[in-house]
Parts: sequence; structure tokens; C-alpha cells
Amino acid sequence: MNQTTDQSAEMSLPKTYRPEDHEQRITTRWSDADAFRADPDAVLNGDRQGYSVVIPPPNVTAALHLGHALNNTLQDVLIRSHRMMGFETLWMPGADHAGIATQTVVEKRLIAEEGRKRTDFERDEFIGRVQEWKDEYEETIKGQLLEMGCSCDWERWRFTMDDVCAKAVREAFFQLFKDGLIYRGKRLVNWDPVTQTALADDEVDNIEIDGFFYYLRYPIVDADGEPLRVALPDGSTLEHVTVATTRPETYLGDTAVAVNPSDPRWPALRDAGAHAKLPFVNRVIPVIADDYVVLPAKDPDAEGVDPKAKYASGFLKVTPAHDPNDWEIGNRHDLAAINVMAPDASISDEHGWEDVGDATVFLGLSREDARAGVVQRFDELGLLADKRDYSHGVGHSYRSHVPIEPYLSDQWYVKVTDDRLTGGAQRALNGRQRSHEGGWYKGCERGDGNPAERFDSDGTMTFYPDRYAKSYETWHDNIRDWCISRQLWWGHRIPVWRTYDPAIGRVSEAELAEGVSRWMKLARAERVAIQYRGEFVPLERVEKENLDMGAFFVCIRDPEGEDRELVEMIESEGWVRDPDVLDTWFSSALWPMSTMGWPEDTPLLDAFNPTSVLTTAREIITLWVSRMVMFNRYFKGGDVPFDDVYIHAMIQDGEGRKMSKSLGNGVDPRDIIHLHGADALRFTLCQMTTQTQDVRMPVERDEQSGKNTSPKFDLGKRFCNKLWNASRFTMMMLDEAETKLTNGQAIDSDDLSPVDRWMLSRLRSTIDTVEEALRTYQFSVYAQAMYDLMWRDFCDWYLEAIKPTVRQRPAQQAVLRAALDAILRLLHPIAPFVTEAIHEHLRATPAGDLPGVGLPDSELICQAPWPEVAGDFRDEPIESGIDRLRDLVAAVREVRAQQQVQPRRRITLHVDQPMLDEVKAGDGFVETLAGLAAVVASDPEGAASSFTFDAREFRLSDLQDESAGGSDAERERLSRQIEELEGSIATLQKRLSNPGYTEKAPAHLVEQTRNQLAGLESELDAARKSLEALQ
RNA sequence: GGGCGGAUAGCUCAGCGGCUAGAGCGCUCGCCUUACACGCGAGAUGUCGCCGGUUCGAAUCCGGCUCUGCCCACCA
Repeated sequence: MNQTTDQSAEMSLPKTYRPEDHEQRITTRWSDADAFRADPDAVLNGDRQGYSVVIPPPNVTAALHLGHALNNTLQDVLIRSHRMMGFETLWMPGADHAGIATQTVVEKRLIAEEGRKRTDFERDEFIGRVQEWKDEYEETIKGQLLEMGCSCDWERWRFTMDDVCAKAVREAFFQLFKDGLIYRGKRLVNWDPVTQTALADDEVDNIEIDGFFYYLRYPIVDADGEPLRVALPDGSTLEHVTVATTRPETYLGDTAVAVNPSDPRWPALRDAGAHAKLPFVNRVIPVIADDYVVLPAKDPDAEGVDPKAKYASGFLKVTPAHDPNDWEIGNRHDLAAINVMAPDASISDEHGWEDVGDATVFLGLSREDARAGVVQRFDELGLLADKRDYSHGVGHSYRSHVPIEPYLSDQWYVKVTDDRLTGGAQRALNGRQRSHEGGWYKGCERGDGNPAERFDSDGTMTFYPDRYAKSYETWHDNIRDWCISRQLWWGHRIPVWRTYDPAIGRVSEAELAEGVSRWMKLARAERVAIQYRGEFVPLERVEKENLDMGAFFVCIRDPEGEDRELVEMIESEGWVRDPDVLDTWFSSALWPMSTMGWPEDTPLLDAFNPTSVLTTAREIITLWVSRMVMFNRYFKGGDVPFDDVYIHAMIQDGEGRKMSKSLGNGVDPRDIIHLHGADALRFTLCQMTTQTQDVRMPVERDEQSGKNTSPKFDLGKRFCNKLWNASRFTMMMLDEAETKLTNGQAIDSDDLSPVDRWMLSRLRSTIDTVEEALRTYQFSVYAQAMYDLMWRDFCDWYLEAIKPTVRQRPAQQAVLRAALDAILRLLHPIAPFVTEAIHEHLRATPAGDLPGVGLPDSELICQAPWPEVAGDFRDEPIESGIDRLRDLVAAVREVRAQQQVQPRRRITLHVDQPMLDEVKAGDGFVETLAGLAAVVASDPEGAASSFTFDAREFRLSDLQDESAGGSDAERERLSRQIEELEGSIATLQKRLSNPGYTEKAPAHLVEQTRNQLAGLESELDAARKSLEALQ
């Protein structure tokens, strides 16, 4: 290994690209130049088209992981490329307060480090502690984005809870409230009895629990509660219904027993007017029929029996207040919902349960104790029919890890089922993806009698890849109203006041009425909205009529801003603010608007909303994408928040598992940056990002640092290094030239050699490929095209080919420099640092003036224009001509390798006259790349090796100093070649001997096959002769 | 249960009706060849998951299986 760095004057650049020498310095240069600042006026004046992206705000719970790195890299690629293409670009950065997730991590830390629970703090004090955590992680995240090279408009950084975003949240809430799209509802929520919080569905972990199935007998009675015996069709008599349950304690809240209508026992029960009487409670409840009930299996032990049918008794206890399905059944049959639990999940008669009867023994028990108690009491009365082992999934709080309780509770809802919201979101899809002909809604196509509105579209929003439009649509088809209240402290507090707060107690009606008339004078109609028993009441009515103040919900438009005085007044009158905060997605849903200053009418909004594209992961289509579309359209007169939605692949580990902390298979982007460089990270991620839904990244431990990494990143690292060295070489050539190019020197296109034209043609083709890939979000295609252009075309062929001539040819120097410059620009969006570092040096070298090539100088490459190469540089004849010569070179190299010819040895190629003409037309290309001393149209005099090319036999001489053997190797090579040729010939012959092919296939293909076969046959012939000659 | 992917070289992936099925890594051989050994040249490696069908022709289109993953819903 040659470790000594060559420090000669010509080669002042180190031999390897060292990211750590450049990344920080370049970040500072960008920042000093204010290079990523978006100017809305440039768009509004019509100077430039706008191109904008909002970052999906990362949660401030933790540092960014590899998924973020991927997502943000792709966004930066889009932003940087469009910036270079002349768009006025805005990349809006920021972070999300992530309500429950952040509060949870902070609570955990406080318990671990200080032994204090949340409730040991005052609300403000606790929020202060969360704020500290947020500040810390927000800085970390910003730092990571900077390290990755993200070209965000940093000064516009937003946080979902900062003043600007908070104002938008309050305004949005007020408008929705006023428009009747926010309502108070009683619903079953996932209740965490420990933290006493409602959880979102995705905050519930399903854990398999070994429990029991209990079979409880309820005596059958008539409607008046008198015992009843029901004669069944099979001749038996029924005195009890036996319900099967895993949760006996909830029987206290039962309001019906349900049976499947096709159950043979149902008609008898119905006709007898059967009811059931709950032991102890003595509540008489109806027996009803509902399809939801599973019929018991005839043979419970048979294979493949539905586990429910296996355990079912045919009777289902219905507890609407404590089970989501029972809640649905209750709605269908208009049953009462009796809540028998306190918020801590203990049995209680203070939350809606009145007919306790003899069940007072259970009051105050925890749900676990109540279960044991109920089972014991039933057993004592002979009403426990059976108890069987049963393993089933139970939802657990991801915060406190206790089983969640389906709990009837008052919550705030956004009525997303309203057509103004979900309909708007559906119609936002462009027509093509909305109807997806022949695909998604079989039997529901236009014109077949089904409502065509099904497919109505008034938008142009487009998903990439296509298939995600379907996920988006089906989700909206099944959407339910969105519960937005969370019993947390960290978040946007709900701007609603009411007169009753359990902690404070009631204020007298008289006092209230007096107060109301006072604050009413201060309140202006457009600043306050009042809901009264689900309706809206105008302020005048409140004053005139004697309404029950306790049923008022008063929403104040801007309690933290303009309406502060009003808030002070009504609070002094005894009104109390709702203690809950909003679901974190409520503020995220406003992100594309709030970050740009909505509800103010700002230039930023005018210029950049709708944004150009949202880049995100598919798991978030429902939680976030949909809600942004609903809100943006609703609040901004139908504007979609983004034109395109690009859903990127998910990164899994080598075994196809999700990367996670608990599995220890996560890769930290910071480690990759330190180990390989930011550009290596970015290039590799782009290169991996195909259109599939998952991509795998084998994870390995780096031996030196002990950090997780992946061999995949070597690709990016090597790529950067290769580019660095190709650039070093280019600049050395320009510097050492004998006839130097002068800056601005006009180049006559007649002075370009074939290989120069070839290089420009390859460049032009690659620009097309790259632009198309960007348009369709095919990042892997982009990265691969750049790899091929830089490594294969530029380094392997172009640089090698021009080595002998470039010093004497200014025109060639101009092409060389232009090619490198264009490669750097095309690559800059993927690899910003290394290209910027090289650009700093390349700028100092003279550039020629090549007609049709536009590479205007710019101090920073990040602000340089996208390369322009005129379309007529695309030259098919040149490309195929050079391709042919490359094949010839490969053929010669194969012989050289087989004959073990010293790399530096110049040998002689003997060809026929037509081939000689072709080679000459290549202007030294073949000679240079194949290591030839001469190409001649004459037979060799001494020892020679032959090979076939284009169905002809050519020879190579002067391979060896002394005519050493080597014929063994050559025989081997020829034999292998003959074998391959025979195989190929057989394939083609078979094809041609098929009459179907020659008759039906397109003529040009048949013709092509015939020519191919003829070619291969003469090649085979030549190879056989050569082999014979050796023997 | 509903929806959506994947199965092609030892590994990670391209190719999605017609080239003798490709790339990178890994492997073998030879090279410190006037930038790069994080490199250069050459080479080996495939019943394109299985079974049918359509077609002159299928890795590619259709149907059915088998594995495998993701999202959503549900879990008396």
C-alpha cells in the first residue's frame, strides 16, 4: 500500500476523498451564502416557478433514524435538482411535538431519574420539563439534517407548538367548531386506567394473554322479571341462558343477551317473550337477535373450527359501555349503555350506573378483584356453568402496559365523515387514479347504474407509485369520525370552556347568568361559538332565553392571542377550560398551511401552497396525508396541500425485519456519516430506492467502532472516491496540457474526435434519463444512471481513451472539462458535498466555449444552473460505432488476459482492410484501450494468437518476448467459445425452424435472427479453424 | 378477515412479451498499466418459487398454488 500522499504542485488534492475535510466547511459556505432561502416574491412576480416541499416533521422524541435519512435525502434530491433547474424552491423544515409519545418518554425519564410522577408536578412545571426535552432533541434533529446536507430554508424552521402553528390550530378548531364539524360525543375509547388517558388505536399493543372463558348462567324471566321456562324444539326446557365471556365483571353493565337469528332456539325464546335477569343486579334485560353472534360449532373439537365457534354458547352478553362490538349492537337495538366503572377501572356507581341492586358488594373493587368476585358469587349460586382455558389477544396501553379498558367517555370529534372533509379528500385524487379503469371497483364502474359520483374528481393530486391511491381511497371509504381529544398535558389545549369542572365544583346558575351577560358584551359574534346540546346558539339567544348554562360549550377563537381579555373575564366568572389537549395529528394536519403563516394571508402561502410534492412512508397515508388534504381543501377554498404524493420504500434489515431499537438492528445515520460520509449515505439510499414497497439492508457491526452499519454503504463511499479521483485526474490533465485551453476559447465542433462526440452523446442521453427519473420519482434509476455515466462511460472509457491526446488538444480539454462539470451538476442533488468540494477546484480551471453546451459559472454548485446539452449532441451512429470498437477492445483484452500478456506490453493487431478503416476512424481509441503498438491489415510473420470478431478471424502478435507456450490457455478459451457458440446457434436454429415464428413474428425480427445465426455460424467456423491450427 | 408487495447469480437488487437474462457486492485469475488497490483487466456462477394456460415466442401476460413481508380492521 502506498500511503505517501503525492504532494507535488500539480496534485495538491489528496488521493482519497475524505468527507470530514469538507462537510462542515461546505455547510458553513452554504449557510453564509444564504443559498437555501426561498423568496416568495420571485414566484409572485412571475420571475420563477415555485417548487416547494414541507418536511414531514419528525417527532422530537428521539434522534432521526435511517428511515428519516432516506425520506429527507429524497426530499433534498428533489429540492436541489429543482433549485438548479431554475425553480424558486422552498423546503420548509420543522419538528412535531408528538403529544403522547413525547410526554411518555419524558414521564419515563422523570420516574427513572427523579422518582417523580407526572402528577407530582404542577401542569405548567411539567410542561416546562417536556419543553426542555423538546429543545434538546430539536437541536439534535436540526444538527442531523444539516449533517446530511439537507438544503432546508433554515430560518423558517417551525415547531407544531410554536406561536405560529398554535395560532393556526386555534383558528382551525374554531372554524370547524363553528361550522358544526367538531362535536362532543360519547364513544368508547381505548382507556388507559393507570394514566387515565384515551389512547389512539395505534397506541394500543395487542398482547396474547392466557386467560379463561367463563360460562355464566342468567335465569330466564318474563318482561316483569317472573321466572320463565322456555320449551325448545328439541323437547328440552331452558331455564337459563348461558353466556360465554372472558370478562365476567362487565356483566354488571349488560343490557341485553343476543342470539343469532338462525339459532334454532331463537324462535322459541322470541315467542315466549324471554328476558334474562342479571343475578345480584336484578336488572331484567331483553334477549335479542343479532347476526353478529357466532353459532356454536356442532363439533367443537373438529379441525379448523373457528375458535369463536368452538367456545361459543350461542348467547352473547351485550355490554355496550364496555365493549366496542357491544356498543355497535347496542346502537342497532337501541340499548342503554351502562357504565359500571370509574376512570381507574374500579367498579363504581358514580359514572352512570344507577340500578345497583344487590351488587353493592362489588363496588370499589378493582376490575381484577371484581372478576374474581363475580365468578365466585356465580359459583356459589350454581350459576357458573363452566370455566375453560383460553388464550386471546388483549389490547395493552403502550404507555403503562396494563390492559386497556373500552371506556365510555366524552370526547371531542371531528366529523370527518362529512362530505366537506372526506368527500373533498376523495375528490382531490386525479381522475385517472380515481377510477383506475378495469381495476379497483369492479362492478362499480361508470355507466353501469352505480352512482358516477363514486369517481368524481375535481383535483389533480397524484400518488407515486400508483397503487397507493387505492390505499388512500379504500381508507376513506371506511372512515369514521376522528376523536381529537387527548387526556394529556403536552399539546395544544382545546379552546373550549364550560361551566362545570369536577375539581372546582359548580357555580350557581344565578352567578353564571350574571357573568354571562357581562362577558357577552365583550364577546363579538365572530370570536365566540357556542354549542348547546349539539346545536349552535347565537349570542342573542343566549341572552334572551333561559338556557341551561351547564350544557354550554363555548369555543373562543384565539384565547392565547386576540381574545385573551375575554378569557380572563369568563374564567373569573367561573368558566373552566377543557383540560384536554388535541391529538397531535390535528396540528400536523395543518402543517403545509401553518408553517407558511395561515390563517394570515402571507406571500409564502400564495407562492408555495399547494406544495409540489409530499414525500413520506405509506404507514402515514391515513394518519397524516388524508388529514392534510381534508384540512387544506377545507380551509383554503379547495386547494390541495400538494400536487404529488410520493410514497417511498421502507428499509428493513437483511432478514426482512423492521429496524427497531428493541431488535438492535437499527442503523444510526450519524454513524454512517462518520464512517462513510454523508454523500455515501445519500447515494446508497437513492440507489436502493426502487418502486417496491420494502428494501432490505443487511446490517453488520463495524468492528472498530462497534456501531451498526451495512456493507451497502461501501458502494456510495467508493463512488465518491472514484469521482474525486476522476476529477483530480481531469484537473491534472488540464493543468499539465502542452497546448492549453484558454478560458472562453471558442471550440470548433470539427475539432472534436469521435470519442469526444461519444462522451457528449452519452451525457445528453443521461440528462434525459435523469430528468425522466426525477419526474416519476425513480431515485434508483437516477443514481444508477449517474453511476454508469461517471464510472463506466467517463472513467473506464473516456478518460482512458483521451490520455494520449488530451494534452495536445484544447478542444478535447474543453469536452473533458465540460463533461466533468456536467457530471458534477447532475450528481449534486444526490451527493452535494463531494460535488461542491470538487467544484471549488474545477472553477479555477479554464473552460472552453462549446456551442450547444451551457454550463454557466457559479460560485457554489448548489446554485449553479442545471447543465444544458443541446439535443443534437445525441448521436446514435457515434454511439453504436464506439460500442463496436469497445467490443473489439474487449475481444483483444480477453486474449491478453488468457495469454497473460503483461499489461504494459504493446502488441500488434492484424485485421482486414474494412476493420482497419473502422479502427482508424476511431482515432486511436482501439489502440489506446487495447494496448496496441499497431493495427495492420497484414498477416503476422511470427507467432500469433487468433480470435474472432464480427464473424471474422483476426490475429494478435508480439504477445510474448520469447514465443512461450500459452497455447493451452488459448485452446481452453477457444473450446469454451465454441461451446457457447454452439449453444447460441442451437437456440436460434430452433427458433427459425418453427414455422409459427417465421410466419407470424414481425419480419424485421426474423431477418435479424437470420443475420445473427449467419454471423454466429461463421464465428464458430473461424473459432474451429483456430483451434485446429493449434493442434 | 380486507388491502398491498416480494420470490431472478452465494448476498442486495434491475429487467416486466422478442438481444446468448444484467448490475453492485462476494468469489477465481492476472495487474501498484502516466487519477483512483475505496483501483484496473479478465473470468466463473441462474430448471428467473411451483403447476397450468394464452402466444410463433413468457422471467415478463392470465389463472391456481406455496412460501414471505407490510398496512388496515378484528379478536365472546
